[in-house]
Amino acid sequence: MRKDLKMKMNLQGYKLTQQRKMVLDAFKNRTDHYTAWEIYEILRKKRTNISLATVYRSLDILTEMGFLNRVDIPESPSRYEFVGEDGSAKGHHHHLICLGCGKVIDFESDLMPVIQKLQSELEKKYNFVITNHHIRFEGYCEDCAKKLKLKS
Amino acid sequence: MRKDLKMKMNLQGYKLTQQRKMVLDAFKNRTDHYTAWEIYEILRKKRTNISLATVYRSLDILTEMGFLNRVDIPESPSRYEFVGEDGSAKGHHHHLICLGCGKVIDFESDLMPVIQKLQSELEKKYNFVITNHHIRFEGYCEDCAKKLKLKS
DNA sequence: CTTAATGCAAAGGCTTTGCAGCTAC
DNA sequence: GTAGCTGCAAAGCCTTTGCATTAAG
Repeated sequence: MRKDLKMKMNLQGYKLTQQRKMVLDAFKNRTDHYTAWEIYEILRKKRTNISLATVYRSLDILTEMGFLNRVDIPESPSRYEFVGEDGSAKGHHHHLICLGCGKVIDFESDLMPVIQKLQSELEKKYNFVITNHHIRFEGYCEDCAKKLKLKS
Repeated sequence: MRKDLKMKMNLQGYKLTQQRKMVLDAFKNRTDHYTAWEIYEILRKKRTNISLATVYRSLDILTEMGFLNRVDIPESPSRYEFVGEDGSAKGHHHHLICLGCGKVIDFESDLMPVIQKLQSELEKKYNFVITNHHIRFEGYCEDCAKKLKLKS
């Protein structure tokens, strides 16, 4: 498994460094979505040495490798979620995002077949190479809604 | 119509200034999606005087008023699209986004009923106040795909 | 008149980069 | 050994903000 990981990275011309291992490991046994800064803090609390720049660089590469997935959040730093070392351990899902605090909640849906169909129609119609899609809901979580005095 | 606009803004405690009018007008008779900087340039070419800071502030307010809609683009400045002065002249649609150049293409879909249902389920399940959603496809337009030598 | 909006320049937040020294392979 | 990686600090990019001046209602 570790061997496997190394092999995959080497195949892409990347080295499996201590830092990259640490960043990827930080996601294991965690189910949430983390910013670069949060990963940096998690690792520092473990008394490991890593720079924020390296966290950014590692997140990039691990995302490119398909081990992580980046979630872009309006007016808030990007967050990353663990996908799996085999590229698809975590099932397909979508996101519910709090515009107040940046919290991300995963949810499942059965829209895949419709979306797939739509995707291939769009690729043809607009000559696009589509690499991914998302269905996303945005709003305010209970706490943030209270703070803003929004009626739920 | 102009009167109407002024009234709406005053009701929200906003003044209808020359600059805000100019920014909103820049979207009329245009169908594309523009960054703050692009709007700034469009207005400067017309020999009008406006600062970039004011463009940002105006885009914010006009979006809050519902006249514009902001489209967040990964690793690229936000773009704005015209909705209408009555708040909904432009029909509901979704976006196909080029990760190479930031280009945005609108498309229609008939997913609304499914999405509405999903939204109210999510609001209940997670105690969220959901304010909006999007269905979005990302990838590369013909030109950018060529540059990156992606096979379409 | 009085409150809010503008312009300018400066600062802010997140992210990337240049470069000398250091590791993985 | 040597290509690629790291840490550090500096820079970059988009966006926001403080403040004196100006304009809207």
